[in-house]
Amino acid sequence: MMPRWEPDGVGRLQAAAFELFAEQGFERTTVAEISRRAGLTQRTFFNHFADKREVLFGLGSEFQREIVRELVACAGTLPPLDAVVRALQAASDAMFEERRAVVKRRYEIIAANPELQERELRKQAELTDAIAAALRGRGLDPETALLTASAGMLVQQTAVRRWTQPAESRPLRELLSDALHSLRTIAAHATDQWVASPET
Amino acid sequence: MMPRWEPDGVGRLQAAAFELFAEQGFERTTVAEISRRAGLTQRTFFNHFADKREVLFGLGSEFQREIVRELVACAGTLPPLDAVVRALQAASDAMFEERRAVVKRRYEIIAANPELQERELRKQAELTDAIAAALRGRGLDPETALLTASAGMLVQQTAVRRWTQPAESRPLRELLSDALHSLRTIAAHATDQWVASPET
DNA sequence: GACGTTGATTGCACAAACTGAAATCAATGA
DNA sequence: TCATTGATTTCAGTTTGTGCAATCAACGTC
Repeated sequence: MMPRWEPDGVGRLQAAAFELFAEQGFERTTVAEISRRAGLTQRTFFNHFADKREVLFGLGSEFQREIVRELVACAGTLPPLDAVVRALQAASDAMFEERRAVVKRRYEIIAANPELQERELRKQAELTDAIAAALRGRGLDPETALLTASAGMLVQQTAVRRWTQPAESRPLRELLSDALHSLRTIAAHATDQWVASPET
Repeated sequence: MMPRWEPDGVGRLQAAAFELFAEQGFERTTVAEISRRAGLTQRTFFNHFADKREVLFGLGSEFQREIVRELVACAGTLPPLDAVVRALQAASDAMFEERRAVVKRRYEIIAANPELQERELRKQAELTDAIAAALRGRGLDPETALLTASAGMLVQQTAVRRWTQPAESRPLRELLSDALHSLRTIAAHATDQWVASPET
């Protein structure tokens, strides 16, 4: 019946941390403070999160599962990079599109602190690896898989950057298409001869 | 004449840290230990480096200056991405090519520790921004500049990854050309129609 | 040659991030 | 009834990182 503790300790810690980081910044917030607001102890915080940064990155693994799911579900006839961007579009529709405000505030928190930016970059790298693994599962060689996954994530970052800007109001799905188009244009802009190694 | 202290404290700290990280790993090495081996104190370590990770990233800023220098020096007629890869080739020739062994050991140390990987990613992001700034200086709009710089860094990472593998013996310059070619192939592999947004 | 300034280094005291180990105690189920 | 489970707590400890004042050889100036 009556549980021994208030439910959802993890959620309370995440919410408390989000509020405090937004109010007074990441550095000026201590783990003790977060835990106190959530009605828990510092030690409990570290039972749930490996470190102070990690509390902001709960959605990451969900997004990763979603993308990989979409990617393996997607028809194998599509060129790899298109398949990746398709999966990103589907996952973004499912998880980002309706939460623009929250996602944006979260990015502002991260943008305001170098440590958090580092962690964000690491999460993106892990996601890149997961996508590359899925592509290898489709038969791509490891090199191409990783390069394709990286290019896909580059498209994702470009699109999300615009999506979180005040002036922008178009759906993330469209911005992903645009970013892919931009990357293609930049990559195709010249022939290889300019950078060929001299007399190999 | 006789200096008050042994010369090059920074260099001694870097060397001591490099050795200890290689011997026993990053986590199992304390700052006190590094400082002791360098004949200095912990406090002095933190006078020179903002944190424990930073001691491994001294060359980063040099490489950044070198690339930007090459980039602004390079003829403005070249397509942006080609100019970036050209600059990377020049900088790599000047700073990496003859130190393969050291660079490789350094990457092994970084690969063995998540915290160091995060810092490495941050340095790459900073380098990306510096390249983008140089491209804006050439008249590119900010969006394209950042995307081009990111694509260039993707080429760089792909090339360096191969360069540090045991089987590989070709010069980094060539691997950069190859990686650029791979990226172009992947990007060009299909038309945009597949990912166009449905009935906007 | 006296003398003030500079600057790399140090000692000390301290906040905050993390960790390992043992203890608590409602809930659960056999 | 009773052993087990598991989220939470307490506590003691290590390590990272910082602020501040002090040291003292070297250096330039008068």
